[in-house]
Amino acid sequence: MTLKEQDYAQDERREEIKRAALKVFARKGISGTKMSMIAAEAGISQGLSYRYFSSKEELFSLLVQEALEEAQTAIANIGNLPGTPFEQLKALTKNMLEENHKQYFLLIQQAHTSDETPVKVKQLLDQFSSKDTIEQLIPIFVKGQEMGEFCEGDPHRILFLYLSVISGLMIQDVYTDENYWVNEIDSLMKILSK
Amino acid sequence: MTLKEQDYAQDERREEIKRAALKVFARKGISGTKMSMIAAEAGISQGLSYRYFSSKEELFSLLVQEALEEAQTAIANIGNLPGTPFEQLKALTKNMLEENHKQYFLLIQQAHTSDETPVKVKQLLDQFSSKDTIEQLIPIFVKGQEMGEFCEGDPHRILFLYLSVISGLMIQDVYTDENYWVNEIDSLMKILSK
DNA sequence: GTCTATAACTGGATAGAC
DNA sequence: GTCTATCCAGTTATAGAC
Repeated sequence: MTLKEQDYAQDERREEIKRAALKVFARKGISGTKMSMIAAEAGISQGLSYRYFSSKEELFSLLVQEALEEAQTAIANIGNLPGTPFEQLKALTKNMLEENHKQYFLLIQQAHTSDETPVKVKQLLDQFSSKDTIEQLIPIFVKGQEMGEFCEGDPHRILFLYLSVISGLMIQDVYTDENYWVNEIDSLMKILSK
Repeated sequence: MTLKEQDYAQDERREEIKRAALKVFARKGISGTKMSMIAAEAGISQGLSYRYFSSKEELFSLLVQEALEEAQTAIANIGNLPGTPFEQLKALTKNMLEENHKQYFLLIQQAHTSDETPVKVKQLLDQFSSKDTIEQLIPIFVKGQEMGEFCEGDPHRILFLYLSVISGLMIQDVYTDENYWVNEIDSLMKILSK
């Protein structure tokens, strides 16, 4: 095996552990997740995880950071999507509820609500707070209001409610069928419409 | 102190511990809650809790049972409330979101989503499943549909979505202001309307 | 009745064998 | 590289002092 191939194999293992950890953390939160669960999910021994990550906390923090970046870009891109503001928000909703991103959003939720969350992560969360998320959506929502697609009222308040509803569903989504709520997007968006 | 008074004092202490435990369990779930936290919340030593409840599990189970009964009666009574079906569902929503019951609903949620939940409790949950809850609301919803107050569509599906939204909000409610969502009931009920 | 001390156990993290 | 054995800290539950 050449040096390059070795590095590749190491990286792959790291990603494997990260995938496993994301899956478990998203469902169980940081204290509900045991290193043995992550190891089992990744198909390795418990001790080996520590050759790739120095602690459970480090692993958790890294994943939250990636999740925040992922969520951030999804939201930043919304303005570039085709269609009316209504269609743009609908696309964002769908994106959030779909399997892949769901785990990231859940992880962020876990980080937000647990108090075992490391201080380092708390600081990250403050940086990318949901206030900023909403701030980015406001121009689109206001445009939709002017076009008569959305209901009247304080954009910040309405978007906060809407995003809370979505993440509330995601939390529970884990225990119902995959992507179940995606079929309910039209009903959910009635919160935003006239 | 007479015998009667002693019994009363004992009962009071039991209730004190139960109140404390409900508060902590609702926020942190069964494994996130340490007996020391409950004891601190109740203002007693950790060891003393075990003079009143034989285990953490027993305490948790008892509380879930009471929560289920509480939720059950709240729902069973809805038909007797004054007003149209719309007003009845609105009253139920408000009731669910208000502080007192919120803790009970949160506890049930914790019991539902955690897998450290004792088998005994899992069985209880199956008995009072949310399917039955919805079943009880269907007649009212159908009546509202006939009166033109609610949107068309499968009552079971719509009510399931609605209740999921409400409990999703409750889970997060703990971390925002008390009773914040109560002010948003009208927006939420747009999910049910035409 | 209530507290403090402690036994038994669980889980995070390290060390050493292969 | 990976696993098994082990250390140490924190938790449940009990026992014994006041």
